Amino acid sequence: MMFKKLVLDNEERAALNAISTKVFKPAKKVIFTQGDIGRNIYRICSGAVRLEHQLKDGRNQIFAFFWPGDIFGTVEGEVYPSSATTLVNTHLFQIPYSQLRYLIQKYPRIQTLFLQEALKYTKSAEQHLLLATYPLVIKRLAGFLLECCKQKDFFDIRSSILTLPMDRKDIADYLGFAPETTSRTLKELEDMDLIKRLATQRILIHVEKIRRVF
Amino acid sequence: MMFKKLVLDNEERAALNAISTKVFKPAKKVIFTQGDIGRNIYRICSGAVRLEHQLKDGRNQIFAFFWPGDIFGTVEGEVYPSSATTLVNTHLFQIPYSQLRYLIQKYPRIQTLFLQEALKYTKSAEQHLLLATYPLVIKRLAGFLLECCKQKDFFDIRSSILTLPMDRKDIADYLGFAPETTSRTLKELEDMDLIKRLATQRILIHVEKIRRVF
DNA sequence: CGGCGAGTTGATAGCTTTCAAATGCCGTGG
DNA sequence: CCACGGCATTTGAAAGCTATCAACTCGCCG
Repeated sequence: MMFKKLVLDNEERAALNAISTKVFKPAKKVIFTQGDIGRNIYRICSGAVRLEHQLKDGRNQIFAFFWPGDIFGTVEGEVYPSSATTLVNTHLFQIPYSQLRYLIQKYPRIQTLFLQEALKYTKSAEQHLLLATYPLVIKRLAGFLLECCKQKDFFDIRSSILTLPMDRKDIADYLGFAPETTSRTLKELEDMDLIKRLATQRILIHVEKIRRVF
Repeated sequence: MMFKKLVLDNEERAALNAISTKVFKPAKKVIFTQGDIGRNIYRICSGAVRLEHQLKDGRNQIFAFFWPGDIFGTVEGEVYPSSATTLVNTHLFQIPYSQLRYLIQKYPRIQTLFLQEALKYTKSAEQHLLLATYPLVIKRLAGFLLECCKQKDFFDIRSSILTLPMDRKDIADYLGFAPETTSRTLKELEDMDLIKRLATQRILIHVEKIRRVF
């Protein structure tokens, strides 16, 4: 990246903390809705969130899943272009734009921090596109599971067990297929002995085996 | 957007121009290759460029088409993560990262300019994802043509004629289907009287009709 | 005018969606 | 604590789309 990795100093960090509010949202609760005036930006403390866009034809495309540490809630022309919903119980830092804009005037490097976060999101959007356009759904799903395994809060490396925070429809809406296809393809991966469904949300992942196949 | 629209002042603009080189690339020429060390960032003066990513399995996914005014050539960890190729004869401004980094220290707002450009790219990546995941290819292609019609250099509003700078395979690689499907679906749109193929690259577009159908 | 590559068209195979039904899971209320 | 109800998930079968492979046409350039 052309921009040096930015680390805030103590003063900047304290100023940012001063305008942040820690909020708790239970699972499956809307944080903001597409079209709402964008008043806050959020950072995930713990939990997980989905960012989704409703289309006129009824389709619901999930743009991203956000994990601990991720920042979300950017606006376009004053409003949120998509909706954000918690997948599980989630703790968030909530930062009002009104105060953030003010803070940025005093500490310009804070703006760079948020812009860097946007670049990180861009990279993940490209990765998402690659996944969602694989001709075979089994490859999309396999790649998706591998992505999820990067999340330490949800993948236990010792046991290789992934605890999915999203349901089958969420996965389908992210990867661009029907909810039934999620089930069928998970079964196919299980038949290939690449995963084992322990419970609906708990899946044993043979990471290296999957990597070898795809 | 949380960040105010940035406009460079004359001094900043002059400094940027001072390190820019105007270069010409004929059609179908590689500007940089995926994996190359990223030495320059580019801004399109005239023409059009595709950004594509080669996958291990042989698939070639086009991430974006760039048009006059667009900036491209961001790097990840020193190297270009994808390749850029001209579609037609193209004039570019070439800016060396080495000098740009130096310039940014003197004019920090220039960094913000490039970061804003990155945000613009993010938005287009989301739009791309929406297009490429429509269940029906006809809707993908119709949406794609409408997007192309926003480019004043390639769409003549008076005659409603779009001059496509890319070939059928490029469209297929962008929207995630086979090259043959591009042809078949263009024919389908023509049968529906939504477009008329005047020549391979020249297409009469009934913009409003298409909008009504989709 | 000839030749090559891009584009188009046709037929079939393969994959995913859709619609329907069955099963399983979980929270609620008794 | 257990039974019930509702919803998510799974599974099945048929229909619909798109990819693939192959042949053919067209346009451009030498």
